Amino acid sequence: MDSENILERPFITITNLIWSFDHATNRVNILLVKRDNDPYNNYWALPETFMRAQESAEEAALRLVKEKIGMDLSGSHTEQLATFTNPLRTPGDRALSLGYMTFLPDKPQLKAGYGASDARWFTMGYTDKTYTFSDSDHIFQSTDCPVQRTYYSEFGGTNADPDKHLAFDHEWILKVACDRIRNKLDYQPNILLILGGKFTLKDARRVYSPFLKVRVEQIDNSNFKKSHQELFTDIGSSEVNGPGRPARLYKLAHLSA
Amino acid sequence: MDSENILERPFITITNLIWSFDHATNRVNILLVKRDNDPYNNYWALPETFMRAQESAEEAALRLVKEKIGMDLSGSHTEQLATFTNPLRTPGDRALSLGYMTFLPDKPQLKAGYGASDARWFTMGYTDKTYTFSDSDHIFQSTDCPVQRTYYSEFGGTNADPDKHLAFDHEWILKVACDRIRNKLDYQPNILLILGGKFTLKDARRVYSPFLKVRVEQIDNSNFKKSHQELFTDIGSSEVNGPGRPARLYKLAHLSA
DNA sequence: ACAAAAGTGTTCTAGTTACACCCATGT
DNA sequence: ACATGGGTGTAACTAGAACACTTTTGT
Repeated sequence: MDSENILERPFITITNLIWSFDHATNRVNILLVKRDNDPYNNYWALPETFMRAQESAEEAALRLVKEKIGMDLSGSHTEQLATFTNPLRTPGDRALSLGYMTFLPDKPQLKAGYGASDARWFTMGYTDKTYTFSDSDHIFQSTDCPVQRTYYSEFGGTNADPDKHLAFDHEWILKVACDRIRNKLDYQPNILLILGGKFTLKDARRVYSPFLKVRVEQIDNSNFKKSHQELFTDIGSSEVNGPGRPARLYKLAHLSA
Repeated sequence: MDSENILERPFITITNLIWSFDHATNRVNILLVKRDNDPYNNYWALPETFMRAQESAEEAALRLVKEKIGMDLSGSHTEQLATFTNPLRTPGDRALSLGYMTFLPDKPQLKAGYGASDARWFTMGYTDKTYTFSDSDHIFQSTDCPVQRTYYSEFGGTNADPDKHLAFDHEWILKVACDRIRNKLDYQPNILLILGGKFTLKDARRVYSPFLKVRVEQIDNSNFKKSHQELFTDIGSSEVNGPGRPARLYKLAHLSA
């Protein structure tokens, strides 16, 4: 097919958004790494890898998890987010990014992997227009720009301040990811996999909260149960660990691949 | 980033689903081409091209339209569908496919382009489990398999009958596309762009009909208007062309890129 | 006047929201 | 006993479905 016109093939990058839940703080977390190679050396970024010839993109995304946090997730849930192809997204060599998301059943300790001088969990929050991801030293945000073309035309590249902005177009990718998760909250809330195999309704509301940009108490438990019970299966009562009635435990009713 | 382990880079294919509407028959159409090179020589397929180094994937998708049907669509609406990476999807060399969709404002005559011995419009219909695409000689269908992994594990490859099946995993791609369009019907019905700049409510219902798998008359006009009027803008009355009251004309209220 | 095509309005129902109340546990 | 966290129930409201009716055109 007009193969004489094919120029060099672009690099294919797998970008994986790795989510977890901290049961101590009851907050949603995402994994960011500090790059130690160019481009965007010393910027914080979503974890990335290159795809190998004999693996599917999903496999590459899971291998990336293993490299970054030393966790074997052969059976874990990974789903495709979108593919990012804008020529402006990388300086120099063209690179396509295939975006994936992995929902970890717990929040493991981290060790920096290949190509990263640091790897940390960032806690999710929100503002009026953005989602925020912060640790003790930094706060990063999804872009507040709603339109793709506008975002890339105003894209700062490597001039941005590495203490305030992420590498590449990762602030756009974060926006796409959070919007996607939010849209699926009412019919396929795979994000709840970060709660592990079982969870209480309150846990679920704590996960929904930042995506809906409301406080947990603003999500009425009675109504939440009524409108989501078809998605959850009751698997008995939780063990007691404090004052108050023990909560019932649920699991996701049907995961579709 | 562990670059010593990168094997050969895969081929990147752009697969574009090109939709149009036939105002004579009031049916939705999709463009298929008959391949005249390997693999899948002589099979019908969705139009594909390779991406060039200096164009974005969207640009490649639009260039493909120009090559296939000689139509310049610089300003047309193209949106990303998904990326297909399963190693089983191509025999021999690995090829990723970036899926896009283009909604043509009319239904032009066709001429076969590079890499195709024929190019035709196929009329959309439906069965219980599938969407159908037929012309006078053939009827092809989206897969009836609901699960990606199952689909690829049962995937027949080049053993399938070229008069009954499409090339590659294009029956899976068709399913993903139709499901996507259906899901967006109630909040971002970009598929209506195939009606051109203006349309009547009945036109809109004729487009919705095959995706919802119901006959046009089963979509109540009153209720349809009530639940979709925020998506449409009234732009006056249509000219008269037969018995009956002239219909009002609408356009899409807000297209987001 | 009547048939055809399109638009409007009304009832009925089902799903949401707000909020009050009841239950189980630890101290 | 009572405070705390969690589950249940009900009334009000709102969005959707079914269907009858009115308007505008051509013959």
